[in-house]
Amino acid sequence: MVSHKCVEEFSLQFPANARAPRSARKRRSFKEEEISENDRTCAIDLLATVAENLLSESEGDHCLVTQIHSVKEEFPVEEKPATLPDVGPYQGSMSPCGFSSVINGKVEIEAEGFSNSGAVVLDARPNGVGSLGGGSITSRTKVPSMGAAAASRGALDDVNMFSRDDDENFSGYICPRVTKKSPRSVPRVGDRRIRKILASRHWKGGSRHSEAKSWRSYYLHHQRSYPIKKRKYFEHISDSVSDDYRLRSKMQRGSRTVTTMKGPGASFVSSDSHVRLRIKSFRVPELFVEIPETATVGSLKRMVMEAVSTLLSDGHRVGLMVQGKKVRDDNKTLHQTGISQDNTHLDSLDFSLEPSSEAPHLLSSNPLGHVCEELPICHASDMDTVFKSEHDLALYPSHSFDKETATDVSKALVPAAAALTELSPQPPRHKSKQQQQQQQTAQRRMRRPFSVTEVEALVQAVEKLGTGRWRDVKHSAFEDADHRTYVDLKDKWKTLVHTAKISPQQRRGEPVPQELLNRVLNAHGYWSQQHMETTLALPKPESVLLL
DNA sequence: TTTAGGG
DNA sequence: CCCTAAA
Repeated sequence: MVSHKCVEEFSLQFPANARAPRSARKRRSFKEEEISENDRTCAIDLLATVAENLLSESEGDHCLVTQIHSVKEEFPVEEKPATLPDVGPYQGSMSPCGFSSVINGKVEIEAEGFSNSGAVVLDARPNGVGSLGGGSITSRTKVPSMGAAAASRGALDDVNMFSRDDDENFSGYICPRVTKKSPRSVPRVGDRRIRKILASRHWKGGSRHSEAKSWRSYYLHHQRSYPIKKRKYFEHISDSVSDDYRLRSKMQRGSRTVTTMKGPGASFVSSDSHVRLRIKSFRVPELFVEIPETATVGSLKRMVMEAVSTLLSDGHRVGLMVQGKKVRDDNKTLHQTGISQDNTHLDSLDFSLEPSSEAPHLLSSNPLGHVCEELPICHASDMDTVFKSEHDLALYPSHSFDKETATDVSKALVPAAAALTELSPQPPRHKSKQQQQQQQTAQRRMRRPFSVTEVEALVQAVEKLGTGRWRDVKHSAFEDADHRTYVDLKDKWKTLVHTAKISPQQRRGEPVPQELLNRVLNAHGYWSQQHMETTLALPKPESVLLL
């Protein structure tokens, strides 16, 4: 039989092509992924050691990869955080609006249902791998209970939310990711950052030899190069800490006021209950900055500022969860959502920073906290390019770098710059629906060439699953690569098949090993055949059954 | 939402 | 990568 021959050629067992019903395609359960606390701790210690080594290693390099866990700024309790102290020369010159205006602007724009001015506080822990505490951050939050859009930004009906410093451990505000079924309550913080440190090391190793290649492929390459078992551990870590920067707020009993509202033709009185939220802080995901040792401190600060600004303006939004359930309907009132002063479960209210679109978050850290398919790293050279083009500033000596990368980065950052402009508070103009749609449709995703390792993973998955189950391929091999949709995988396979058929001279981009291309061809042939047989052979047995 | 294909 | 018809 042909198929049998194919199996032999592949030297791997193709599964029976029976496709399980979708209901049967269950996800891996938590128990499968569970790792004992001991193991985890050991591994974390191990990773911490690696992280330390990394620090000492970096001294010999031309470029320092500075991991900025986050940046912490504290706002005075009594003052409105109108400005941030000491943002350096960056403020006002590099960006259309200052940092604080980014925050405020962002918040005000989102004031539709939830105002949160000045509550974005970043928490800085440069290298403290183990320290989880000290997260007490003072912030002031306004949460109008209802009709926030109508409430002016002043402080009409807003309830001033304030928090006090206390000694609560920061980890207490971290709740497990809920998308994976039952939420675990084991708080973990350090492992995620350690993972990233590890990752940065790998990335660095790659860049040393080839500056021209994009860091994306490097990280992926190295990460995927781990043996399966270790990789699984990575995945587990990523699962458990994916919402590192999720925060939990506690609601306190608020004052009850009676408001008279007048409508056209009708008036009514509603008892307008207020709820009080106390938001400890927003943790901003980690940022990575690569900068030459010869760069000035000021330029470093500027890059950090840019990274933070971009993070906050490139499409992140505030997510809300009530008792583990995501609240998606922004039009619901708090009361309808269950956020009322009478609610007895007010402690299970979670906010999170999450990406609101496919907008590239180049300078930000992985917002979903999945396995870092990519580690956004802020290259000095890239920044240079952007600033040159956007602001005609030449603060850095020119760097030579991969043309394609530079282009992509520019493309990626320009929208961010535009976003900054939009957040500028002076003219409170609103985007028309047309403008919004234009922006949405005009958004083209950043180009992300598949690395060899990704191709390898894709080939392997297709060999196993076939060419018609891209959703399964995605989930089996690219579960954590959020930027790879199943359509992307399908498209890549298409081009791979094409690539395999043309002569090596005609191929472009990072060369795919011939061995892989052969497998592509083989698998393509096998599954094509399989398709033919199933489409032709299926009707027969059925007709037999009917007879 | 997922597949399948053309653009 | 995007867009979309079709399932």
